[in-house]
Amino acid sequence: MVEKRKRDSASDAKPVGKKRDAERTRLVIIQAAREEFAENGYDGARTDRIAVRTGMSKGVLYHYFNSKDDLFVAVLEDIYLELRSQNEALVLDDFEPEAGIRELIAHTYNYFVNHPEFIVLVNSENLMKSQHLERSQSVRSMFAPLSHRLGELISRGQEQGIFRANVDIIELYISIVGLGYFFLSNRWTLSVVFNRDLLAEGAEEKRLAHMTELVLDYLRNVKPMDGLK
Amino acid sequence: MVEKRKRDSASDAKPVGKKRDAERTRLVIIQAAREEFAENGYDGARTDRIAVRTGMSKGVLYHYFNSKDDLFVAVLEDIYLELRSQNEALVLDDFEPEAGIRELIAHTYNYFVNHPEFIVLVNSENLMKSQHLERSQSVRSMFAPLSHRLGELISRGQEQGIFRANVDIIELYISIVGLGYFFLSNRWTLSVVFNRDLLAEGAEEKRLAHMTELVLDYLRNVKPMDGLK
Amino acid sequence: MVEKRKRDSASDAKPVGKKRDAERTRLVIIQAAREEFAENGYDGARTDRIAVRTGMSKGVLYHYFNSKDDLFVAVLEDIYLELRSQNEALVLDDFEPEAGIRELIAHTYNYFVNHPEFIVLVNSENLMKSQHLERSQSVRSMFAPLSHRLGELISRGQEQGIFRANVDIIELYISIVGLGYFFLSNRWTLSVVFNRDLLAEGAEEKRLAHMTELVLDYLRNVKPMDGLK
Amino acid sequence: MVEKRKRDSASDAKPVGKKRDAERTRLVIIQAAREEFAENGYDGARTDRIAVRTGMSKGVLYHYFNSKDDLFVAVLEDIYLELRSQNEALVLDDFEPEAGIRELIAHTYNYFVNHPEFIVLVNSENLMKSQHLERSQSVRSMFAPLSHRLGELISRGQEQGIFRANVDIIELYISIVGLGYFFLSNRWTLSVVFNRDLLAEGAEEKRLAHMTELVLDYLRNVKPMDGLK
DNA sequence: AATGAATGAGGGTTCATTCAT
DNA sequence: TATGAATGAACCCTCATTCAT
Repeated sequence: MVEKRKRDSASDAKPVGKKRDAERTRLVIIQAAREEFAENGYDGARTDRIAVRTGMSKGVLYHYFNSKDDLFVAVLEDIYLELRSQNEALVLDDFEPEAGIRELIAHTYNYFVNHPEFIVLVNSENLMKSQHLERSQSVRSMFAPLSHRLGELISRGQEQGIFRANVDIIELYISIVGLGYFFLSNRWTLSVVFNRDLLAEGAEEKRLAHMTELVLDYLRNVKPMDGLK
Repeated sequence: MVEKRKRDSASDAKPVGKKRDAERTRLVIIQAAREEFAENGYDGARTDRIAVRTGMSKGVLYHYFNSKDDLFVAVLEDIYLELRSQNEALVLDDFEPEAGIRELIAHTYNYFVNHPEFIVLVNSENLMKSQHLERSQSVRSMFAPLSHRLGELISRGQEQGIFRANVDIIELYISIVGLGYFFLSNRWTLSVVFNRDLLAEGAEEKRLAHMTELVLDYLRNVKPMDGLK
Repeated sequence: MVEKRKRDSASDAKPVGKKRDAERTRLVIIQAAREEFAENGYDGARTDRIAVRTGMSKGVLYHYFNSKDDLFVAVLEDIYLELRSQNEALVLDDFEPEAGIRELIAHTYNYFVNHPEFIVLVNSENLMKSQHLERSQSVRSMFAPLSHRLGELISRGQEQGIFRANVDIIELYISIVGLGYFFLSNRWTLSVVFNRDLLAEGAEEKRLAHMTELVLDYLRNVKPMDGLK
Repeated sequence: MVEKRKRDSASDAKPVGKKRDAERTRLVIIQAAREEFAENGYDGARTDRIAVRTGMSKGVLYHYFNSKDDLFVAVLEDIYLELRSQNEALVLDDFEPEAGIRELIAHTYNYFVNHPEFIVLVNSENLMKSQHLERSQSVRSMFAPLSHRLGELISRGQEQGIFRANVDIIELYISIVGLGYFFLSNRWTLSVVFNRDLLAEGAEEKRLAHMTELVLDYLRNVKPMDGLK
């Protein structure tokens, strides 16, 4: 977890005390809340259990955050920030267009695989029609930089004549995300209705391969009249 | 609602009796519960409000269903049954392969557009790792017939040389569903992070067009060596 | 207590069952709440203790009343109604003017003596600047009939030449109430600052005698020029 | 505020030290607590808000006072002391008997008008049956000097033949206080039940005039046989 | 002396469920 | 069969007080 990096520097003057460290406590609470919200959704989460996870008393939650709602906002901001910082670690400029797309798909997918909390948190927020995210300044337009970089990658591919024209970047990005997200989010019901164990070993990798092929075939589909449209 | 059509005909052979009222009451409750669960998710739903929606007392709920959980199972079964009956109304055999795929994509997507409850209900169930659906006999393998028919459609396309080889039917179907489902389910948070109003007029149609192109380009991508694998 | 008269009639058809009697339960709750609020004030009162006093579970309070506030409104309405019904039992017309005033003073004072809850309840409400009473329709102008009757009594005395002119009825009534209310309300601190035990036997009667003399001397103070003003 | 005048003079003999700051901090806390208790009563008051009012941290409160209760005792002592010092500023000896009574009534009443906190504080303490005042040495018998001086005033009036005999000084003083206190304390509920705005401009002065007349008419009521009793 | 983070008992309120009628 | 009063565990949150720093 990102938070764990705190106080790693050996030159830190203060002793590594566990108590009375406000910033550290804030992070401990957000981490505990993330887990609880991720396991149970917003309505299913219990402030009592969040407190237990922190190892502190319940009152502390309200010392740092005013309400369950405010805490949920903080958790959402934290995890979106984390996702963005992971996205920024991916330098698409270094890749050839097709390889760049492969990287982006895999990178995005793997974030969800490694952070299953993200999916539950975001589903919860959509159930509530984004009422918490609306209150957050830090999340609005957060994905603009990434979609810009995706646009540049597509442009390079188009200039090289290997990618099709007429690509709506945001629709494309939603597809890239959705193809993995939906699978990971809905594995349980899908396993029942298709009678195929999508939680089994190998299922995740298989999905990634399929997704990648789907998106690349779409992009590579250069038609003679593309330049004319 | 689909359920309301049941048993309306006056020429029904059976005598009018209590059985029938009981069946009708069951449906009224399921309908009320579907709405409540759809608006609030499982944990956010309130049995009081379900009772109010039925116009009957709360005790009736417990007379017909033993618990909130059992009622949720009934609601899930009901809506999956509804989806299947809609799917069965779609006769893919009548179409040329490509047109058939277009029909299937549009039909599936439109069901979600017209039944937004489905998404919330299914997301809730996935949050709970399918614990209710596991108890249901009627839902298991429910989508086997449809994926079989999709397989036949793909085969026809392959035989005609217009569809690629090596298509995993279930992966493909999950993609067809997921490309629309994810968009419809996550419109609220996506609107925030991309700063684009995905709830605006026209956004739904635009999505369908993109999805259709994506899937068809994948399927049409016939390579010279396809036959050798 | 007034409520206790319920179900006294021998001809009551239904068996005197203790349970499942909504109207009775409402009264039980109001009575319990009156006691709790009277002993502790609004802020000091505990819904838990009210529940214990009713002998029922806490949830019942909220089945009948929506909140502590609403319950307090109901208690205020109930006790003001009780006071008014006691006031209406006092037929001032039957008395000579002076005797009528004596009756009114004693009657009012004795109500407070016998219902010490009234004072705490009303003090609590004044601390909160009447925010609950403002929401009540039944209490507004409740004392208009009584002040009207007091006005008639004064008029009779004035016509007989034994009462002074220029009497503001409401100011007078506030004095009649206040002279007793203040003593009864503030006995504890007054006992300390004057070092006289105002809770001792006989103190209440002594107060009543003093009050009565004070008011009557004021009213009887007929001056030669009263008729000219 | 009265307290602020303390220790302002630069010619103070004692050296400027920590003692003085401590004393000043005590007064700041008492002042803040007085406001908080006055606005919300004892149970409604919050130690957090008192701390905010002082501009200092909550720990300081507990450094100077051991508990909310102890702080309340200090506030009560402070305000009673203030009332007494105001009373002592009133030299009744300078007045003719009737004018002296007028002065006393107006002076007492005006203190309450200008210090509405007093009423809430004292009502709170009576709700708790004087449990805090019992612990205070400084308040016990605090009003003995004043009632002594009132007694002397009455005596002078009796000797001059203008005041009646048989006056219980304490009952009289309670009436003088109560006639104003009750009105000021209960204005909010009285306004509702009489449907007359007692918080309006002019209502306070009207009350004072009525009260004064009431008390003086009682005192002036010299009867022929007064000397014989 | 002063801070403010932390405590924990308990505050008002909610809610799935039961049960007398 | 149907009602809705009653239950009681639990929910989110508050608050006087303590204590490490």
